[in-house]
Amino acid sequence: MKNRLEELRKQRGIKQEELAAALEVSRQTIGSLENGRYNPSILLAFRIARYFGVGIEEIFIYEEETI
Amino acid sequence: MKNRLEELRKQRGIKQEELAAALEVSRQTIGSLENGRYNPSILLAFRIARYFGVGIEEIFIYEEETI
DNA sequence: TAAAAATGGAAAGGACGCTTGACATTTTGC
DNA sequence: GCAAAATGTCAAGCGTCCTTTCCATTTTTA
Repeated sequence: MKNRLEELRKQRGIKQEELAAALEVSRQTIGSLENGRYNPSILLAFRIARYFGVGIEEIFIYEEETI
Repeated sequence: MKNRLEELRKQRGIKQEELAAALEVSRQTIGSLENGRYNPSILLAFRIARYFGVGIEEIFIYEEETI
């Protein structure tokens, strides 16, 4: 699954560490999501979407991937 | 997190087992989600939303829960 | 009302999400 | 060009997601 996390974060002009603090997760979690090392839990996905004020589908792009 | 899985499934008039087969997960996974034993992964949430033809936010209701 | 179908749920195991801690690499600004 | 800041990434540990197997309970139907 792709995501637009880095793009949205840079639009806001904030650092990974600041986003991590706002979301109450670790900096490594943000970096791992931006670089596609793993997908977020649905709870974290909701918090990210709410933080940026958009829907989950606008950030996380699901494309028929292999389960 | 609450969800409307049981409601949507019964609207379609299908059994847990049939929904499970359509989504390629186990019947126990459907039951566990309907009864709130755990939340789906974001990949499964996407597949469920796509199956029912609605957005994730229309099925899974996030309400500022304790992380 | 008895049999069959559907659902509930527990337990153990494997994979994934997120943590902390540490260090390497890249980018920024003087 | 150097120091500081920002980002990349690994590893170990813990909890969650999902599986299979199994049995109990509820609902449906004949």
